[in-house]
Amino acid sequence: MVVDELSDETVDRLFHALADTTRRDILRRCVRGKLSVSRLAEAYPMSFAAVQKHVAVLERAGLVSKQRSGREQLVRTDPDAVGRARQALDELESAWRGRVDRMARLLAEDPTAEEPEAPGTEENDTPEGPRR
Amino acid sequence: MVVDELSDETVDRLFHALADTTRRDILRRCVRGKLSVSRLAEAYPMSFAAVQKHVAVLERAGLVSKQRSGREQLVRTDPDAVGRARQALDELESAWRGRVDRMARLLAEDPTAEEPEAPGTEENDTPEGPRR
DNA sequence: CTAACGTACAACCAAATGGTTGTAGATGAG
DNA sequence: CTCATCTACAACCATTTGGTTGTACGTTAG
Repeated sequence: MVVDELSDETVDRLFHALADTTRRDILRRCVRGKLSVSRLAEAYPMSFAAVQKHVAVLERAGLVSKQRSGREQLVRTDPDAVGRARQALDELESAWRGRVDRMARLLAEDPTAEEPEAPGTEENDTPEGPRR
Repeated sequence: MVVDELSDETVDRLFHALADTTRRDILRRCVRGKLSVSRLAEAYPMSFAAVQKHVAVLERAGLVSKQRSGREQLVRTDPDAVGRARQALDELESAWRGRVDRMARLLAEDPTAEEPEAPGTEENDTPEGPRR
């Protein structure tokens, strides 16, 4: 696996999905379990549709996947997903912290990872415009 | 340092603050630099007030602190802040992944960290109601 | 002192968010 | 077949968010 660079939109969706207590709770519940959406919904003081939307947000962020089983839709947390969130933090942090220690972790868990060129290119006032 | 448990609101604010490209960019810019808000604002295709609001969001999340210097307000990223985000992920992940490997990392970077009691308390269907 | 600068904050607006209810389509149980 | 269940999705609503402009205030430069 080559640890692709995460796009801004991807990171936006990732962190936004994690920025809600209910959604984080859903993640915890669905690591093992593969709960159906309606089963999940029983656990929260809100409507089925609301939980359905939360699951959709998690799904768009790639934190969760759904698997049809009969008339039920089983929700399952992607165990690697939190790893991608961690990668997003690593990429943020790599802008200042040594890089090397983080690089070490990356290389440790994936020997085929390519090294992201040397730092030193520290232009700090490029007025490029982020979206929105 | 004792690695206090992060409250739900804290984690909400943390991830929400990170879920925006502009804000993440501000974080990268202000690690070294301590840019003033107006200096920062020059870098983005939006008004000064808008950037001011982004900084406020980062500040409420504890990712950034402001330090008055004459008539300028210097913004500085808290280097430990990303560590707290990482801790939030750890606490999420600890619900399933072994705990031990993550614990190892925590202990490695801070020998005084206390261990957060044994697992095994895996109640997975408590219908407690998250806020909002 | 005066003017320019940097900041703070209020008021306003459009769009997104998080929630609701209602309707309709599949699927499994009896 | 019929009915209950699970899901999907649209429509709607209140609040928040991310942006704007305008005004006011403290501080530094000249």
